[in-house]
Amino acid sequence: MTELKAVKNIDQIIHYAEEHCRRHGSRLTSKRKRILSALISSQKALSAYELVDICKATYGEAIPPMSIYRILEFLEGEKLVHKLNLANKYVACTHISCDHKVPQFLICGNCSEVKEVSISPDTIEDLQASVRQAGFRLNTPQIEMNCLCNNCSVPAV
Amino acid sequence: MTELKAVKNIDQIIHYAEEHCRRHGSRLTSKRKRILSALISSQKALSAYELVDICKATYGEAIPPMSIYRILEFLEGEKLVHKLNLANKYVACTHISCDHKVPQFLICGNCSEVKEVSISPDTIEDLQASVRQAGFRLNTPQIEMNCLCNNCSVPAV
DNA sequence: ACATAAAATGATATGTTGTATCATTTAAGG
DNA sequence: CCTTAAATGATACAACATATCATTTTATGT
Repeated sequence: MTELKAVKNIDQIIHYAEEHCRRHGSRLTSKRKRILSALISSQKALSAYELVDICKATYGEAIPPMSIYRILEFLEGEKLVHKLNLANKYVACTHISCDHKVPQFLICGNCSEVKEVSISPDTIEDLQASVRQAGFRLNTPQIEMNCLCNNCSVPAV
Repeated sequence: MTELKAVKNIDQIIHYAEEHCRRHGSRLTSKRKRILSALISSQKALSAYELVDICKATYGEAIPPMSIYRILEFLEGEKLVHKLNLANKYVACTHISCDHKVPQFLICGNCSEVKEVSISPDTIEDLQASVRQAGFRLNTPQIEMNCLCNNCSVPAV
């Protein structure tokens, strides 16, 4: 079940993202595109500083952390990436072109592999009801669970 | 519904915690007790550095951050406090004397107020099933949701 | 009671993550 | 082009976290 993301899809996703931004009157600049590509290509969630390193290694370009954070903030605003608050890392939205309601992420606490899963609407509704009942309301309507992935849960002995 | 924690319960809870540690062959030292008390008394989740400040302010005692982290780690191990990974803060376990399965926390992203709620076992089971199905397993079996509390969701205009 | 070992805590340094602020560059529109 | 706004760079620093070694405290056997 090790599903490699089909790399040929990246251009397609990027193209969608450009369209998406154009419609919103925002600009998907070359640096923003690079960060987004890096996230799409990555099998795991990446921190801002990891993206700094990747940019340097892959493009030989030194983008300062501040810029990375700003770019991530932009991409998040455009709903092209998700910030995982559990890990303080970022992932490209896996279904970048569809509307989401309450995305659910399983995050490997060891290697940062991420799976975006779908929980039944009923379950989601239960959770939201609990929140409302407590007088709270969801801020980032997103559920993150601290897990261990297949590989990491059976440590090499 | 602003429920102040009955302060008279603190001694009782501390007493339980001491018993608990004795049974485990571990020691609830005076500093550990202080940190635990501070967390029990607090209405909101506290960061390690906030606890440093509280110790200084309340007891005039300068406990270095390193020690606070160690103490928190100890208390977490004894299941007397929970670490909220969403906020990188800590709360005393609200039902310190009962067994928990999968605790669920609503965390106000603005003021760190925390509510520990109970979601129906069915819902929890659904979530866990999703995790298993994805080939992951829960690491910290705990659900945290990024919320806004009653106060903070209606910002003072 | 004392010596010894183990556990807890202190002290210091440093790594990591995130943000504030002001300067500079780049793109958009008249 | 020229002007203005948006994007990015550069620098400094705040907040969070851990590594490491020294010191103190506690438990235990004799």
